Amino acid sequence: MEKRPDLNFFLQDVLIVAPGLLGKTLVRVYPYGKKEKYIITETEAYRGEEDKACHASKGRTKRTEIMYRAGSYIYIYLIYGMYWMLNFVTGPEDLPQAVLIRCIKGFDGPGKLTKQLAIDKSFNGENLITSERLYLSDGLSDISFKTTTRVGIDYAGEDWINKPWRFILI
DNA sequence: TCATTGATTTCA
DNA sequence: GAAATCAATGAT
Repeated sequence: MEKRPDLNFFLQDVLIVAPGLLGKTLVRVYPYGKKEKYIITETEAYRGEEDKACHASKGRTKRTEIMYRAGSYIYIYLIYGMYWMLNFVTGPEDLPQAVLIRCIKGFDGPGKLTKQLAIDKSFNGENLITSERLYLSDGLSDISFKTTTRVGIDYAGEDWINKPWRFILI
């Protein structure tokens, strides 16, 4: 029996959850019952209103409201009018944090993985603890990873561009 | 290096 | 209302 991480895992700080997701299994259950599993290989952390690269840095809006909720929610948004991004909300309520799932094993890139998993806006607001079609389970027990800077946030300013908040499974 | 693409946000 | 913005990808 697969074991999902419990709520307390997602209530931790995003800088703990983001690397903690590496090597875990992302489970996608399709409407016709087919189940596919993927190992998470790369994540990025977005942390609080102070983080200029975080969507919530401009305050609470209709779009970012979900990041202010407590952990374990799924946050989906569209970028460049073409690609859905998959994020997991972390941390306590009223502290906007989220982990961007950048890569899964076999699909190298956040736009590609959501296309492969047929993830779209309808997943926004679902909960990883209770969802029947997209959730996490235990994966690799012994992993190592490296950190580097985040991608595609040139607008955020040097202090934030240089944060080593991108985590890559080795 | 450039075109694509549309939801969200900002400015009026 | 209209205009600018954008956590990416694939073709050139």
